[in-house]
Amino acid sequence: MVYNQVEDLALLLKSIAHPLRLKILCLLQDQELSVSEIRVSVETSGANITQHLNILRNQGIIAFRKDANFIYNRISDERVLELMKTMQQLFCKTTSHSSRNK
Amino acid sequence: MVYNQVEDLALLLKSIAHPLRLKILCLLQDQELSVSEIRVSVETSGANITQHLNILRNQGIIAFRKDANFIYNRISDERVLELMKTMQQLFCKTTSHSSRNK
DNA sequence: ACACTGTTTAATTAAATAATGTAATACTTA
DNA sequence: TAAGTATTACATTATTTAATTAAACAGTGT
Repeated sequence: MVYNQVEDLALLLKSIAHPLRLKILCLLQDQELSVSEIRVSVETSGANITQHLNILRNQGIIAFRKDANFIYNRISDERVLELMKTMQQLFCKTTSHSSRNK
Repeated sequence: MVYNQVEDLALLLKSIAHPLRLKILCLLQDQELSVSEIRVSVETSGANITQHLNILRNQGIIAFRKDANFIYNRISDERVLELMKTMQQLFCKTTSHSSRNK
């Protein structure tokens, strides 16, 4: 899949442009996490997490694997990983290196 | 202004995550354009253009200068310019270099 | 089978966003 | 000042998005 059209890129950005989903992507940048681990980190209900995860899944941004009754999520689109990195460099340059503030 | 919080970055992304506004930013990447020039390029009403330009202005993404009865707009946030460049590299790598398709 | 945890689905509601039309303002030139 | 162009403000409607709740489903261990 190639996002060569403006419309597609806008859709991708829209799916990222929500505080909760952005936090999820931050968390998943360097690790795989279960739904409940994510839920604890972003502090919301399970139903709400699923809703947002589905938005990211439907955009093809994250993928998951099942293990027992856990579902582990990861970022599956390398370009989004690159984009996250760039955005952190551009917009999160603080005094130290606080990239994990909830 | 520093976007070091996830919420602020989400707001910034949200203001970019619309086909029409993304087109506007593409057009303004390497040039300054009047409102009417933008309106012609993205093909919508003047009222609609103003609405979207205001969203970008309120986010501090674009600035403008008046000259006669024209208002010339430009991208005023260097980081957004960098972000646009990165996004084009990541998501707009097509056969040739079609970055101006409406 | 039962209880338990983790995850999803569906339905409802509230809130935010976008497009449109119309009127108003500002500036330019004659 | 009048006419014309450029831009903005306001109001309305339709659409989309987000949070919440309750219920359902799936896997695990006893």
